[in-house]
Amino acid sequence: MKIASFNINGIKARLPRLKEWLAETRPTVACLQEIKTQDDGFPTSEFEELGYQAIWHGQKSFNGVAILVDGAKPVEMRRGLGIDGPKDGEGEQARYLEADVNGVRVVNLYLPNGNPHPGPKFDYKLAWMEILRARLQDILASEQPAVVVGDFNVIPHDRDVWSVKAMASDALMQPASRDAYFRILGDGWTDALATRNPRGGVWTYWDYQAGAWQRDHGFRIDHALLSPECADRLLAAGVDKDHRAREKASDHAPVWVELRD
DNA sequence: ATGCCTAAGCCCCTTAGA
Repeated sequence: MKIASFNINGIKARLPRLKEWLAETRPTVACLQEIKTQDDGFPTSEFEELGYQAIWHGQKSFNGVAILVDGAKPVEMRRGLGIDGPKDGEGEQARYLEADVNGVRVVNLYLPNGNPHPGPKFDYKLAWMEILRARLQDILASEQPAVVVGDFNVIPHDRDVWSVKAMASDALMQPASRDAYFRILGDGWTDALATRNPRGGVWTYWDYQAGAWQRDHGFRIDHALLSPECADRLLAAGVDKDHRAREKASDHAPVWVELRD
């Protein structure tokens, strides 16, 4: 089975590109981030026409995650991590959705960006990562095959960014962000893209600004983590880079892993 | 030191993203 993750940056603005990507690459599971719509704005029928059934967790204007499965309904296992946003009284942001698909637990997340650093948004990011870690530990303890995908908003190593200097003060690569990421990996998760590309130089995001795509000024923040049971089944992992080059593209490219059945 | 672009809301300017 093929499990893909795509930060689409707005499901309404991206719908033609998104349908094109589903039709061309046919992932078994497609995890979407930043759908940027309320629950009732989700285009269910557009995906059903392509053979996909979905669950989603929306929110007005920002954030929002969805899980699409080819030919089956995802069995929802958890929605949200129970952590409030950084503003007083705003409640929980739509960043976390978890489902079972063909015996595999699939976690789809959109981790807080954390800029500017330092500040309350950065504190929120770190707090979110600690709660996430606890949840993922419970999943590991269950010893069921599991995959955690999404926009982690963490650049793990210097080899995962086009310019360390340009990004040095960014929340995405602060030591505290990286430490939190590696604490999660240390619990037993395998970073599939890193394993397959040990020398780095693989990007999943290119800014819209300053000609970043044309200059290949990108970095790797979208990840796929595998439980030990899934790491043994890894056949391939990659980035659908060509989809970043298209008209009205997202600023992220899709990432995917292929697991032996 | 800052803007560079894009999406969405309520809508021609602001907030947020990374």
